[in-house]
Amino acid sequence: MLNKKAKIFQALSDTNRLRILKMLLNKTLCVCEITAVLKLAPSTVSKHLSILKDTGFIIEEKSGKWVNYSMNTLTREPVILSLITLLNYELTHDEIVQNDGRMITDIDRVKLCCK
Amino acid sequence: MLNKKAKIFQALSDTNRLRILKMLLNKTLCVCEITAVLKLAPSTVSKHLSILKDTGFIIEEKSGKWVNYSMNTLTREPVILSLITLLNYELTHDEIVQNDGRMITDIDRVKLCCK
DNA sequence: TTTATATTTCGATTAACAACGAAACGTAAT
DNA sequence: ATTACGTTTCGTTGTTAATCGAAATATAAA
Repeated sequence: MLNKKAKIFQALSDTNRLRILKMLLNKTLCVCEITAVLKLAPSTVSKHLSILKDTGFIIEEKSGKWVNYSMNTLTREPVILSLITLLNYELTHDEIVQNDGRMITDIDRVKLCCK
Repeated sequence: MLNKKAKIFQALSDTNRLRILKMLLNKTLCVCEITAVLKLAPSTVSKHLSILKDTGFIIEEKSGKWVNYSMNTLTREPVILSLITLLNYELTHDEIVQNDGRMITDIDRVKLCCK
């Protein structure tokens, strides 16, 4: 269906969602970790994640209080797989993305999220 | 730049623009031919084409009264090339797209556009 | 030089979207 | 049970985008 393809590309048409995807390509993350990097409201990040989940780019796994998000690398949808591969290559040389990567490796979830 | 990548995906986030791209993958077309297939106002089609041109997917070539649009297959931007290849494959089995293809092969530009 | 035609630009309208805060939900700790 | 915390849902607001028709532009024909 043509509309589904359009929605897939629409999911990639936002810079914050591109940053989220590139972070998830390196590591599984929870909402509050992503919130800390993007400096957005938790509700906004949650909405971005639901869009990426509904289009098939990421999956969620509940673990107690937390919800872990990770790339849907086992998808059987060729479009999604192709686009994940494309993004992984095309976003590596971006300055903002590289900075996000540094921040995310430095973050300790327990220190950051457990107030 | 991250924003430029987002804009590229945004250009693909509209079903009418996806239909235009698939048509141009088969043949060079003018505005009025595309208008006839999509059944939109000429001004709307013109706007869609300018978005696809600005993001680097297509090129225009003026020829008298007409403006011919065609795929920018000679681009040096890897993202654009990858996405053109991806679209060419992913959209082939869509019903609407196949119907567009049939319409466009039947169309005679002179009969259609020269009133 | 008019006239006709293909296309673009402009302005207005309507719909979709990103962002936020407040409130609700679910789970774990006290 | 109550409290605390991570997350989601909901309602609102401001911005962007798709569409159209009317007017402007450019080129060819009469």
